[in-house]
Amino acid sequence: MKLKCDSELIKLNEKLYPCSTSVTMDFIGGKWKTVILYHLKDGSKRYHELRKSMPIVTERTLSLQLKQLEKDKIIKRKVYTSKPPLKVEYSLTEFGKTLIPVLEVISEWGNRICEEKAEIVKVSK
Amino acid sequence: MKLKCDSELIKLNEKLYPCSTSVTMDFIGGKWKTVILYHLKDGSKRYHELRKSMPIVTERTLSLQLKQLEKDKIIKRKVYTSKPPLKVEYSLTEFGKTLIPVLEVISEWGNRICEEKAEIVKVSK
DNA sequence: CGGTATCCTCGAAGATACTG
DNA sequence: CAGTATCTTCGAGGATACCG
Repeated sequence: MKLKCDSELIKLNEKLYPCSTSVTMDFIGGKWKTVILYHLKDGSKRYHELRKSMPIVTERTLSLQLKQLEKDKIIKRKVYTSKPPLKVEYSLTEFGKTLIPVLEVISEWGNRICEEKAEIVKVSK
Repeated sequence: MKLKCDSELIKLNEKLYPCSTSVTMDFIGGKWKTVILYHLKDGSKRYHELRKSMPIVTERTLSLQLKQLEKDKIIKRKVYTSKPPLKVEYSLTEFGKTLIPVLEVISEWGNRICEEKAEIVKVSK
């Protein structure tokens, strides 16, 4: 899959992309997807665990992003109970696991920037 | 730089991030930045060359993204002429070059998806 | 417990025309 | 040639309340 000419585009699932990087970014881009995936990369997590790991996301947004990732077959959702209180676990699919090296590299680059200039703060919420 | 507790956030340049991946994504996220950077990774390019490599971006958006990348010190802009017609070249800074491995991995993952399911189309514009 | 529903804000990105 | 100006659209994400 190599674009040979400037007037060529990649077509995947009825969408057009100018470059293979944008295909990846369509799967993991946005404000929260890499964060969710990063938290799932070492094993499955329950909804509320994810919630606690991401103190500044809203429930609605987390829910929407999870659904999107599920639709893209990157994560899977498993329900363990039939009546409330529910137990739901999210984990990476085999396909989703192919993203781990990508997530690692993204995280490491961010870490290097942070080592020099960032500080850690607490959220009161 | 390691978050030890769920109520901790990273603070960098007056912005808050929940995770080191989101720091990186703030630098290279959005619809066009990785595409621009990918085209610059093998050397400098003139404005119009970039333009031609990205047939579906608008001038305005390309211009805004270039400015943002320049502000973040990821790319540099060099002007070679003082009067029109102008000659301007964009290239990665040393800092920007540290992103190359990240871009490669992102591009390779996208490529693997494309190999299986994507096709190449031509834009008429 | 694990979400949805509803409404809203705000900024990224597009369309088009124009300029030093 | 390399942009900027102006106006507009659109959808991601947020706030809040409620539900099975």
